[in-house]
Amino acid sequence: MDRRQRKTRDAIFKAFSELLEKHRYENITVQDIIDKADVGRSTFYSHFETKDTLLKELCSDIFEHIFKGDICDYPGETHNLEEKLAHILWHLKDHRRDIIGLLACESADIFMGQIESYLQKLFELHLSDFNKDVPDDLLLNHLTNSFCATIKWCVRKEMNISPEEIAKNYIKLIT
Amino acid sequence: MDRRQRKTRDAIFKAFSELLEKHRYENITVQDIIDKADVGRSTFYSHFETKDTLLKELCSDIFEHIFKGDICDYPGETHNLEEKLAHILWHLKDHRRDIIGLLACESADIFMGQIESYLQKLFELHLSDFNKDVPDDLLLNHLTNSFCATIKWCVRKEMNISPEEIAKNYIKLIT
DNA sequence: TTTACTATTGAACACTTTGTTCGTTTATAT
DNA sequence: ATATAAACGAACAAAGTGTTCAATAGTAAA
Repeated sequence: MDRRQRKTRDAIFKAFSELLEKHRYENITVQDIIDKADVGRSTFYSHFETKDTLLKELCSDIFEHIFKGDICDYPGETHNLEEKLAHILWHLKDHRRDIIGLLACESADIFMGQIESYLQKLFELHLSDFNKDVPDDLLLNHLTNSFCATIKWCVRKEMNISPEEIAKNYIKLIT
Repeated sequence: MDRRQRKTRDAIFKAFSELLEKHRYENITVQDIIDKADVGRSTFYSHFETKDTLLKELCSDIFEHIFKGDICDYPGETHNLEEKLAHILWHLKDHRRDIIGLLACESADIFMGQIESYLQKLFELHLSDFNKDVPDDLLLNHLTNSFCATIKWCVRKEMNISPEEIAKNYIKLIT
């Protein structure tokens, strides 16, 4: 990839990420982003179709990194659910800045929608760990959503609780 | 209230509600609403400051009706949590049409935000029913959010499960 | 260094939506 | 019948979106 392209792309991501620290997604305009990234208007649109595309790509970057390989693909691993969840929470902590901006607003839908679909795959592997007499999809929905809610809660708490402890608390809640 | 005002207000609510059946909130324009309601542009804005105001008032109408009096205000009642929740679900069923449109999109934030604040009050009264060794606010967050998630789930299921059964399942999930 | 290629630029543009203004018309209550 | 208040709608300014295009400048490879 051309160095110019890389630079532009990075500048846009960086600007977007910084804006998300202070402003709600829907209040950030494309103009804000290109001003901060210091790139031309047409350049922005040659990289991203719309502002939403940019948001989705940012989310994808985060989640593909977190959920790659070792969490979902090898169910026969030695890690139990709690360990896996703690691992996810550690990674999320790295992206704390972005996430705060992403959760504070309507973009939360896009963010949460993506992470939910990853989490569902994970929890499907562990459904049999739970012995609740309710429909499977309701249980799956409950586990996924509760973990998302726990993530939101600990973001609000400014993440000064260790991921291990959060994962432990979460397991207590759902069992 | 002047009959004309009432008529206009009702027409706008009705149009909005109908549009929500088919379209996501953010894709509905004020123009769509006034076209369908068949009222003048300035008339709309003399009734509602913005589209968001309209949404909030619609939500308030729904929730104030559901949560009035008997659910939250008299903790010393004979109804237990499960019965109260079933009662809420019955009322929500009446508003199924609106809710489908409200949950399918970003307006869910406003809708869910409002219902959460009502539910929190309710669950606070029942916190001691649960014996989980986690921070109180995490537990409260969990109970509230899980119930919201259950509502969403049963809206997706087109609500062809009885509120009593849903409430029962919910209680199973959280205990 | 030269050359061919490709990304960036920014001004200009058409378009959509929002929210306001104001003079006119019409319905309401009494 | 009349005073009052609501509805009307055209016109407006402002903000934002996404596109186009000719000019400019950076890059990779010979």
